[in-house]
Amino acid sequence: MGTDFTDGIAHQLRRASQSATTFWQLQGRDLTAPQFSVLAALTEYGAQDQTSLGKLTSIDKSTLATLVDRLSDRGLIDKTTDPANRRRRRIQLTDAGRDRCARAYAQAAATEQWITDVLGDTDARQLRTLLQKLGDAQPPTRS
Amino acid sequence: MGTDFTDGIAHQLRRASQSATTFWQLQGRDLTAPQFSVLAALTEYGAQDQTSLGKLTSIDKSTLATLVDRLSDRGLIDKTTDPANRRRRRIQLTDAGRDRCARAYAQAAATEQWITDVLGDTDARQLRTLLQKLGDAQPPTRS
DNA sequence: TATTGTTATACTCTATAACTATA
DNA sequence: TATAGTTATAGAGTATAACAATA
Repeated sequence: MGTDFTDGIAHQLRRASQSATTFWQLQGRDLTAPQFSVLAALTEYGAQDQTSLGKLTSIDKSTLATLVDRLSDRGLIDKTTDPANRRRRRIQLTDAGRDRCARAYAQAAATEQWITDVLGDTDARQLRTLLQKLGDAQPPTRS
Repeated sequence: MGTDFTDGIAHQLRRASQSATTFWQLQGRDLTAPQFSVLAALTEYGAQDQTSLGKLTSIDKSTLATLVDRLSDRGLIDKTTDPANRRRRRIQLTDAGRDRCARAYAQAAATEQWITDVLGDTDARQLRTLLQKLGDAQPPTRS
């Protein structure tokens, strides 16, 4: 008789993540959470090749390829071949992408605020620290 | 110059959740993470109507309807009408569902162990507490 | 041979809106 | 009127495997 799994970290992580995503979507559906994660990573870390971008966002290479295609079709990012290593694609924001991303930061801030309201400042800071530690650990065979 | 969003809770939550899900899938793809969450909730809390099940797992009603249909088609759960309130469906595990879920607990335990290995016992316990607090907060207009 | 990325394929999750049936 | 659940619809995320191009 237990709550072995439903009280566990994995389940609560999925659940909390789903709630945060739902909150995000309630404010606007122009960008999905993964799409904004990609744009924000480009904003905050500059242009990246897809492998690096995948690590920053925890999105696998084939998922990222289709996601990046969609953003490219919408004119929010550019893909150019890296001359130094022609296997690499340099992904960077267009002006339109930069604008769109800047506006979405308000949406992101509201989501962050909701979480902080729920937890309080101290616990929110603590949670952020722990998640960063966990987020940096790539699962065994992820490329 | 910042890492306003990529250092934030929402992004790290999505990222960590994705990593945990990837780890889960590496060990077997017979059940998805949301599917196991539903089966585990039924195991640990007993038969539920769909509204309650949705709250336990943070899955909205239409998503849950299709998910439950899939599990039902596979013979893992039963749906019966609650005689006391014929609007309600009582969702319960079949014997096959109980068996399948029991076997999947090993997969869940391995995932939990991976997280604990990454964080250490103290931080893992702390994270679990914080996530439960956040997971219990339903976003504004979720039914 | 190893790396980077794409494509084909398949399936699930996700959610809104409109709906049925109950209460 | 309100609640419980379904269905139609649409779209995105997810990942495996096979592949091309490059190193």
